[in-house]
Amino acid sequence: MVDVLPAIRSSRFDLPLTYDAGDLELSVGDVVRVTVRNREAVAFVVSPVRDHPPAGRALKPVLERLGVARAFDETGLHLAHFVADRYICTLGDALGAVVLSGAVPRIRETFTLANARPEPERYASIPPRLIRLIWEDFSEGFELERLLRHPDARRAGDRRALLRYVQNLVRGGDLRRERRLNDPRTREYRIKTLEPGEASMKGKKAAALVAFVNAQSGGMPRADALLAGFSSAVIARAVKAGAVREREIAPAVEARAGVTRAPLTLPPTSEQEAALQRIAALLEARRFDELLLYGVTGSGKTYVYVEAIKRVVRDGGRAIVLVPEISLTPQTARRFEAAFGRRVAVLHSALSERERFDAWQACRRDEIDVLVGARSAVFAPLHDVRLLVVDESHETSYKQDTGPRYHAVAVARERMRREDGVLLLGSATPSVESYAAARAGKIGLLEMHRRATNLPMPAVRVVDLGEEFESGNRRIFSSALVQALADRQRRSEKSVLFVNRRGSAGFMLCRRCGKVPHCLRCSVSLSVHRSEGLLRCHYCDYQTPLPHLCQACESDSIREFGIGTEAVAEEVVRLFPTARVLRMDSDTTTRVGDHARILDAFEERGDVLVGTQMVAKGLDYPTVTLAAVVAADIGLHAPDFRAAERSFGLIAQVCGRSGRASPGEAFVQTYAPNEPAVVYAAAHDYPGFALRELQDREALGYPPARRLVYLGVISRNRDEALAAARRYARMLEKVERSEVLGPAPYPIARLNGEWRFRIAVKTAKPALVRAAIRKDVVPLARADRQTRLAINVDP
DNA sequence: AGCACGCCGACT
DNA sequence: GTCGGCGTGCTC
Repeated sequence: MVDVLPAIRSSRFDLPLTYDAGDLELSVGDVVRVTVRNREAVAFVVSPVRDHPPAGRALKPVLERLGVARAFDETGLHLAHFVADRYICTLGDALGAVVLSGAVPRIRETFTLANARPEPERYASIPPRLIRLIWEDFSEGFELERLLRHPDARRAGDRRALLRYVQNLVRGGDLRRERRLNDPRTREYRIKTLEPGEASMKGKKAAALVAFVNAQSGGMPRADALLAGFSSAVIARAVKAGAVREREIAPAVEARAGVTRAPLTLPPTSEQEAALQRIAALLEARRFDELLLYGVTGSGKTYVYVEAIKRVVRDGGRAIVLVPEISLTPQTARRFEAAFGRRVAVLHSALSERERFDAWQACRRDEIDVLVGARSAVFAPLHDVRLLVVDESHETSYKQDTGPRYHAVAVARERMRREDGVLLLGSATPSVESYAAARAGKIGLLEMHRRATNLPMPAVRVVDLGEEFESGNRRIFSSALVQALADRQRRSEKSVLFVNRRGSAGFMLCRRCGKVPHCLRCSVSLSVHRSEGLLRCHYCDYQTPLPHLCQACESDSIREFGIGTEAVAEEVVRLFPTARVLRMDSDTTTRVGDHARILDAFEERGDVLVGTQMVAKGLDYPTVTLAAVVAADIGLHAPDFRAAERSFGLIAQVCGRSGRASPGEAFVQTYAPNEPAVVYAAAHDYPGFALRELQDREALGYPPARRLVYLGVISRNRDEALAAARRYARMLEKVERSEVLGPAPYPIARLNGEWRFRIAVKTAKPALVRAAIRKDVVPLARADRQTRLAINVDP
């Protein structure tokens, strides 16, 4: 007898089903084939033995154990249970985060002709052209999706209708339905590598690619070239011309040895030594412990990680390093590859599903000692993990924002608790929650205040834009910043300009009637993208041409308001026509590798880099001596209790980009020069900021003083959503030591045509709130097909 | 999720 | 009458 869970992600189905295992030896995570409701389904074993069969029911047998690797191990299942419990979701949803989708075989449904073409009269409701289409163009059989994509089929009806027509043909005996498992067993796994070729090629891109490939000894994975910013088109062209050779090899002989650049080796600072000793002592104890490594930008945290991991590996243990996706650059990867060679696996976004799966398999087979990856690497099937490092642990990207809204740090903590390991959180601007825990002595605190290069932090100048405006300067840059930029131009030094908004501007506003163009489906203003001549919604990507007349009053006095990366870049070019300006935001970095490519271009031949959040991260170029926050106010006033913390972090990070190798300078332009986030960031005083922010949070009952749960109710129908939200709010009011706020509209009240209301619960008893939601709210919400629930625990 | 079931209104 | 729209309930 086994309990299995159908391999579907559903928030409405959460029932482990019991089957008769027969003679099969099954263990947790095995993938099996079963029949559910007379249909075949793929399912995961979640509990291999069960003493008592469910009452009054004959068990169906497990049909087969599929010959694929286990989808998860005991650790993975434990963490899935943890996620389901803590974040209030179904086990299926939680497993969706744990299991790699490439590891699960899918059932494919195909239809084949069973008879000669039927007379159209037999199926009065089916358009005759559809029958003709199937028997002529799809006579060799088809998958439903393929039929649905055919334009003629689309003309015959929408998805629902077509589904019904096909079903009718099956019932009438004219089509045969077959369910087949696409079995990964039949595919042999090979990876593509690139090697230097003989032919030469003209063209800048191609030359760069050839140089990149030549720099590696032996072959290099093709994925590495993609990650470095070479498009598959460039690679294909170079292969065709013979400038590089492409080979397919089995992963066991994958060439990983090629390390291009030896990492910077400085003697460790006394602070680094001290941190390492503390970590070593905790590792020695072999029990759960948590440490915050607070080290200013440039203090050499990565060195500490690498040395601590070396120690773990030497003692026979393993380690996981979580990094924000954005900083998973080839440089990061190289740093660890240089230290651990083939025993390290790096899970980055350029890997295919299959390559990811292979890395997991390598973990499972104990071929890997160190795994470096983004958020989901915390679930990897690595054994005996004694150290789990979370780099830039304050990053919001560790919190998954869809599906099960888990926080990778919370999962990492649970994992280390279970495995008696050490959790090491590193940051230059820790979350105030973890800093508070460290100050209170609940977790250890390691501090590194000096940069590894021993250079001072850059002098930060706060520019009051209000004053600037008074004195008649209405341009984007203050005169002081223009002066500083001019200095860099003269000295051929590099500058980084941070703007918290992409596109060319904020929004458009009619100066006559005050009308601002809004997205039709989301309650946000549309953003101006001048170079494309478009207004775009930054949430659903709705696009419309830039208007010349106001839609409301038809006057021509509509103008752009606010600034974005595009406008800032244009202004730099206007001021310094010879400056080589690069722009980096989600408009310019759409493909994998764009990020790294722009950074490389900036390092080689750029003067000014203009960008959004991305420029604040993963950028470590010694030649930058000027960093500026162009408008600190955007974000400072966001309707979110973490707005100040985020602003502080961004300002501090931007300033930290400057003066890594030679003394630098930083600017913060703002209308609010007295905001604590600005004042403390300019003074490089994180502890001062954190203590003040903690007082504010304490006063208002925000984390860490109290815990927070958001309960969102979403529906196409505004009244339904609001009514349901009110019902749920009343239910939660009964929970002791908790305060229910709302329902109130989300900061973005309407998204993709759906209305969204939110209840916020501040609580001293999060377990009681979770229990109440699970017991009272979730069953109601599951029954209600009109509305959707979006639960966010510890947002 | 995905599907059968069953109830109700609109057409051959 | 039957077809197909949609709400409801269930899956070992």
